[in-house]
Amino acid sequence: MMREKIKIRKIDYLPARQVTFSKRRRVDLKNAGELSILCESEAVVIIFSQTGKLFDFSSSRYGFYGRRLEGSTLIVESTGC
Amino acid sequence: MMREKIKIRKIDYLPARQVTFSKRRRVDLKNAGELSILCESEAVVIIFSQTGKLFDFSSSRYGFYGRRLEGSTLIVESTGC
DNA sequence: AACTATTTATAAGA
DNA sequence: TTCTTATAAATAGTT
Repeated sequence: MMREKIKIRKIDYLPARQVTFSKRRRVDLKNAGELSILCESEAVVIIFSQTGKLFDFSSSRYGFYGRRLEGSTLIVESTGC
Repeated sequence: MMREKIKIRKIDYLPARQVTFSKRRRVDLKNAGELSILCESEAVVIIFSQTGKLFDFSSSRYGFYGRRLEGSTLIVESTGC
């Protein structure tokens, strides 16, 4: 049960790395959503797993309104700036 | 001192909203960096404040290698997918 | 997936 | 903006 704080370096053991990826990813996407609501700001989070799977969150109140892939280029459409 | 847990809704009082934005934004960008290192994954976080100021983080080990604005379109270049 | 001790984040105040 | 502090949330390791 959290016997020690970890160092921020690659988790070598694959199963542990996958579990951490799943847990932290979920929280990170949630927090981006909370930030955008609490502060009426715009946030996009884009995460690729090692296997290339895409996970993302995008607020869309007025700032970001779309994202798409064009080949290996990710296009994030925005009015926020 | 955190007298109550808040509801996830817009913080009406501007100074409090700005403080929360500053605090959470910082943590969110940090966590994205930690995720990318711990799990050897790629992460991009893009946040616009209400005033249009851009804050972002991008891992760049091999997945994402650049981002730029073309007018109001944010281009995120990636090999991660 | 659940548990839990510990760390980290956080809201409010200063 | 930074610090403080009590409380809430996240989390690493285990089961």
